[in-house]
Amino acid sequence: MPPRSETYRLEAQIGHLLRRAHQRHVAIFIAEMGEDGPTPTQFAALVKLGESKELSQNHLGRLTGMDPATTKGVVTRLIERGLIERAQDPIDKRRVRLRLSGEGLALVARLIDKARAATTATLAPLSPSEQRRLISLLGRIV
Amino acid sequence: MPPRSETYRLEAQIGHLLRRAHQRHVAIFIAEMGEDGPTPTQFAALVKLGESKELSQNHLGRLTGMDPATTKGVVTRLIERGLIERAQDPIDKRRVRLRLSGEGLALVARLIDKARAATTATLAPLSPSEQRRLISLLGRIV
DNA sequence: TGCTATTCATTCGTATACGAATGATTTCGA
DNA sequence: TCGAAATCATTCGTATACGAATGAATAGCA
Repeated sequence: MPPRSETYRLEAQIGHLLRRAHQRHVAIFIAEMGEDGPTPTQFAALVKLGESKELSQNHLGRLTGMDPATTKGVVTRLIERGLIERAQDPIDKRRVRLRLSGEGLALVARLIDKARAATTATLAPLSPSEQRRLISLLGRIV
Repeated sequence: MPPRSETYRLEAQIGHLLRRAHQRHVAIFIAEMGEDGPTPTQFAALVKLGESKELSQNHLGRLTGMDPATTKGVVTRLIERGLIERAQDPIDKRRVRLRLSGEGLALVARLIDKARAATTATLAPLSPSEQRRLISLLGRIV
């Protein structure tokens, strides 16, 4: 017999839930960061550059979960805003070296608490132990 | 004192985890559906139309978590593929009535098990009880 | 009834996100 | 060392995703 094709509840599918939860979080994050603040992806890139001082473009993409094509767009916009700087790698001429500008560094420092607030707000419906459990479970399916 | 600005671990932020988990699921879903199969969002629209026989465009968007602008694009592509049909609502002339075509109905029936397989594969790293817990927790933050 | 508020659908602009193809460069193995 | 394989970055095309603005139509209320 065919695997019960009557009981496909979209609302109970992990993909749908991930999509909706992510949508909600992005909305919260954008609201928290305010007018012309960085998007979640842009902020992730800024944070990773802040941790490493200097990264190649593709390496930055790998650290933040962006493919090279996406990374290109995100980096271009951050450069346009003067938050990061690019330079040729003198050793490996294929590479583009990226680093935070002074302005970018200051921005990350200034926004880190707002990013945390976005996390808090997203998880607000759950108790602290449930929050830890959710983060742990999600960490295992990525 | 400022709320510890040293310990922002991107990998432990709910937003980052949701984004990565969603990325992984979409990749699994696309692979499962095969060449020119529907995307997760397209499939969600098809499923909801299959449940309701007929829906207005915005109503479909609300059921599947798409805003009107996104819905427009998704619906346009499904119409181009002959999977759904549109008609004017004779009573409310603002509305567009959407329904599954015969082909769309057959496609949903044929792909429902693949959608389930995508769910299973996405959740594979977790035990059954963990899977239920994750789904329950996600359901509470959407 | 008549007018305001709401709803519906569309369009425009911006921002991820990814596959595929490409050219330049570097790495690596025979 | 030299040629194949891999890596880096870019570009193109497609698909969500959403804010904002718009025009048409309906709903709701005084």
